[in-house]
Amino acid sequence: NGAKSPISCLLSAGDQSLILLSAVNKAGSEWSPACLPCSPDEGRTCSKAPEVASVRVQLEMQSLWRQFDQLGTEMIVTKAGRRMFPTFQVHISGMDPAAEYVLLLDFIPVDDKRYRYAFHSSSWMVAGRGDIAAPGRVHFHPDSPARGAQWVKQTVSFDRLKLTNNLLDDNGHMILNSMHRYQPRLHVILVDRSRDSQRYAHRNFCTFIFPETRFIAVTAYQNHRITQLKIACNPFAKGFRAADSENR
Amino acid sequence: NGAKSPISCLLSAGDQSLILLSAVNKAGSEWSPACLPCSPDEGRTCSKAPEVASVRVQLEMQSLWRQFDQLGTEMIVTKAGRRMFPTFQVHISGMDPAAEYVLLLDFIPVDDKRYRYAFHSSSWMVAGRGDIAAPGRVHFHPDSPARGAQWVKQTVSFDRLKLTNNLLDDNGHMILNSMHRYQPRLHVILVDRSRDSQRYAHRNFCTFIFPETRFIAVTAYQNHRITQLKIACNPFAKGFRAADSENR
DNA sequence: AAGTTCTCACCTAGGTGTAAAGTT
DNA sequence: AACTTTACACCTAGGTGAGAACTT
Repeated sequence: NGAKSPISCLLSAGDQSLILLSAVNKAGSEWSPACLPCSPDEGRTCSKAPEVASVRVQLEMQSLWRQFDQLGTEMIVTKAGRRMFPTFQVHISGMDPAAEYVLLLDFIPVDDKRYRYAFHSSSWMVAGRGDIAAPGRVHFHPDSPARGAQWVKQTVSFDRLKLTNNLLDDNGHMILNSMHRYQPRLHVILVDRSRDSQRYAHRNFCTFIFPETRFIAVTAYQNHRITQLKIACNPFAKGFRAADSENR
Repeated sequence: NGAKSPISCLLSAGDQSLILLSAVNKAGSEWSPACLPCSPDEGRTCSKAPEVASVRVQLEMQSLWRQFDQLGTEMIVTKAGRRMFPTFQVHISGMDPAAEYVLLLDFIPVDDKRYRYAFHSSSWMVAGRGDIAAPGRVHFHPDSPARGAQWVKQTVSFDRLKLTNNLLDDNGHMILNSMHRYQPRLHVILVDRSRDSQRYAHRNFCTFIFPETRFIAVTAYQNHRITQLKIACNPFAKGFRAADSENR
């Protein structure tokens, strides 16, 4: 993996076939970086199956995500599980209408650090080494598996996904460490029953990362401006909005 | 199909491989009739694949269904779609844990008659020939397809299914004619990607019928006792319950 | 007269941040 | 002092039958 292409190709720990593209294309791009072929590695070409190589993914509510990201997004984790807000939602195109795909979301630690919020400076500080990561879980989109025609037809929403800090959770929620930073990842996987799945697995999926969806997991909001933005935008928090425009 | 076994084996119109067992076993049986092999027909044996032949299905809330059935169950149909109450829920056993199954619910007319409710005698009367049936739809259980291990683990509920009288419905609801009688049917289908699906289709599924789930579709309740039983048992109708035991 | 559609008050079910209490 | 848990008021979202209005 000593590839020196303009777009660096990082391999995530524990899963050598997941390709994590760096943020070269991120600023101003409405579309996520395409799932580019990995550079030749040990004599085998690492190109993607055509049903996967042509897939494009667009993040919904991107401007909202960026508003949060500029403040430093926080996501509540609870024992029972808490939804994300904003919700991870995407619009997909370029799928083979007849092919079957599975959509997965997972969360990788951005670094191995633990954070704390410094109220005097209203900013996040490194507070030491990160805790050991919980066993990695993935969240299947509940519509999986489905045909490409289905996925591209409408917005794909991961609104049922919940975050928890309970290491013993058995509700299938995503287990995260509080006060740690995470990066959501979307995996688009081609269901290919005809080929030798062991041999071709690396060709049949593609990973998309939207840097503006990074967040710090918390058990209570730290940055008051994050709290206010959540209240302003999340319909379920309407009860906490100041009754300004009640005249209309 | 001149089979003269104690359990008569009826074939439903338009789908010669769906086996509809008559009500010989119905009274007192907690379990639905098993999906028995059809009698030999035109020289080919009509036996079921083992993953399907061993499946057993038990109706949940059977005593509630029977309370309604004794009064003559009515189900509301609306333009927007209305849920069923009681809900069609089953407990399944005997599936191959590793095999994949699809679960379907559909509704067949019990007869070709139209009914009307005679208030003076508090009973349903035949009111002429039935209207032409809407194009047949099926309702896939939203968890389909899933492994046998998943299906048998907990109650399988069709609570999201909705009934409509709108012939132009495009929400995927089940279209029924008001004032007509229907019989729900559960189809358990083995997902078999290895065999010649055309040739073996009849071996790969099995149909279960619970006679106590029959009902008449209505746009407004006719029998007042049905209304009262719905109010007494459906949590969403709690607002209409007489506040008798408000002391507790 | 018979059947259908529509609006509504009243529920269930569950997603919010708050503030107090608990934990380390 | 820093962080987590819990109970709670206040929402969204949508499933009920009643009863009036509408249709044929």
